[in-house]
Amino acid sequence: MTLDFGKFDFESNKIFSALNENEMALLNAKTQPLSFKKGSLIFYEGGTPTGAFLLKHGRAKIFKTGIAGKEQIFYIYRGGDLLGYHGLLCDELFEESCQALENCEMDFISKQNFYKLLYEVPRLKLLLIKNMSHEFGVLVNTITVLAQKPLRERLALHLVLLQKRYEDDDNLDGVIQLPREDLANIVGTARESLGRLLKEFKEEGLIDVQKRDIALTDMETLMRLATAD
Amino acid sequence: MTLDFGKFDFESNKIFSALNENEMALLNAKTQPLSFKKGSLIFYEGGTPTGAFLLKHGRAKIFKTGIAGKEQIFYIYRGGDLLGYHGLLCDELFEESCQALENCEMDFISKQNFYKLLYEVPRLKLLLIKNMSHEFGVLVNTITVLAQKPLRERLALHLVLLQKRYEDDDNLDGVIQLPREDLANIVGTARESLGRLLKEFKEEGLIDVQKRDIALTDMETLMRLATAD
DNA sequence: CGAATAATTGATCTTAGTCAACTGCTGTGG
DNA sequence: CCACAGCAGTTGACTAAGATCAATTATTCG
Repeated sequence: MTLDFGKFDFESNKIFSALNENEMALLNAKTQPLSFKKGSLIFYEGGTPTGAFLLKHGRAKIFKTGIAGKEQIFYIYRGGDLLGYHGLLCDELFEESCQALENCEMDFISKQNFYKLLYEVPRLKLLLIKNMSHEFGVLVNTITVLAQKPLRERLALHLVLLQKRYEDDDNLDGVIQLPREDLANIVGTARESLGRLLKEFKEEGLIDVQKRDIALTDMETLMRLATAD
Repeated sequence: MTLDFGKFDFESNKIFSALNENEMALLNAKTQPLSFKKGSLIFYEGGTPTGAFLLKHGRAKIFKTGIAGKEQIFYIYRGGDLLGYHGLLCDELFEESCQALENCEMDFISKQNFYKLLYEVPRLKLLLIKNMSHEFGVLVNTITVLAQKPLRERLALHLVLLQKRYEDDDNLDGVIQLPREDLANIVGTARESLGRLLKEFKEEGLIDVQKRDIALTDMETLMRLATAD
């Protein structure tokens, strides 16, 4: 398997970052600020989409509630990402839930305004198309990894990806700060199995663990593990 | 888990079916017929997309080659479906491979002509957006099922879905005709495990097996199994 | 400070994967 | 038309990766 690593390391959902000043002004005229406290639900599977959310600051998880309430997390959003547009654009109920992992600052765009913006900024449609067709490849990759890679390699892969998601001005090293349960639900395993494996990684000098914080100390090996055939 | 069953039972990729006569004429002026014999590759992961394929007749599998060459199959395409447009639209290499399961008749649309068509039929962009945002929900569902459902339930689910994919004029009952290995690679298991489970299903009267052909005989129970929490 | 929540640890169990041998089917060439 | 080579499918025995259960210890937060 030539695991196209680049495909994982994506900066999707920063759809609006390609807009110029004029276009941004058109966008900004249509949004209203919205705050979510850590832990609060931004939208919920089964709910009716009323608009999309532009995440300005903070992190949020997108997930689906599976068997016995166990969450399967697909992505950790951060500043710059657009959230909740899938359900909006296909006129269906939300398929996924989204919850704030930290206090979040958002700009809300109502459905009506979103479509107005698509009309005023036609190339936004192409940006969406490009983003979603890229996203397809990412999800397809996720499925293959989940179906075929053993836990150890999945964990290595996700640690590398998450580090990228956590890198920012307040966290230059990309220290991963997630409850164990969430990390388990990203990797696709049980809390206990994740814990044991984290201990192993620590003992092997691959990571450094401080309570909830995970820092990657041997990127080289982790990358090799993650992309091992 | 409220498994949104409808989400699976989708008729995605029939993107062009919404076009009217005029629009169809514009499309037809841009395509050229192409035949693929059973077993031949239509496109391959890592290859450069040169256009999209409108499948007229026959079935094809879309998959990714994983560890030790094991394929992970995502979808079985059939007549009416559009193939290979993701890589084309995000200007990346193909992330997936596509292979004819039967002799296939296609209409090929070159990249240039595809974009020309998007220009001539602007609402096609919205149709693509709608389709792909729907598809997101489907893939997200697939991931959750794969990560959380036991094999027995996954098999039941995929049998129900595949039956729909196989229903057509030549096969009113939707008898599933796939090599065991392909079926295993859809469900996400090993050939041997699949075989054993098929035998169980047969003994429980859920399915009828004739060589390679699988007919569903107890839809009720299969559905219940597939959507069991 | 103490209750509630999260993480760790150990023991055990289960599912499904792997390995290996065997059977049967298919299609090709003598 | 049959033999046989080459796949595809089946079966059984064994193994291992992870899940689950249960108990304990840390952390967090009101």
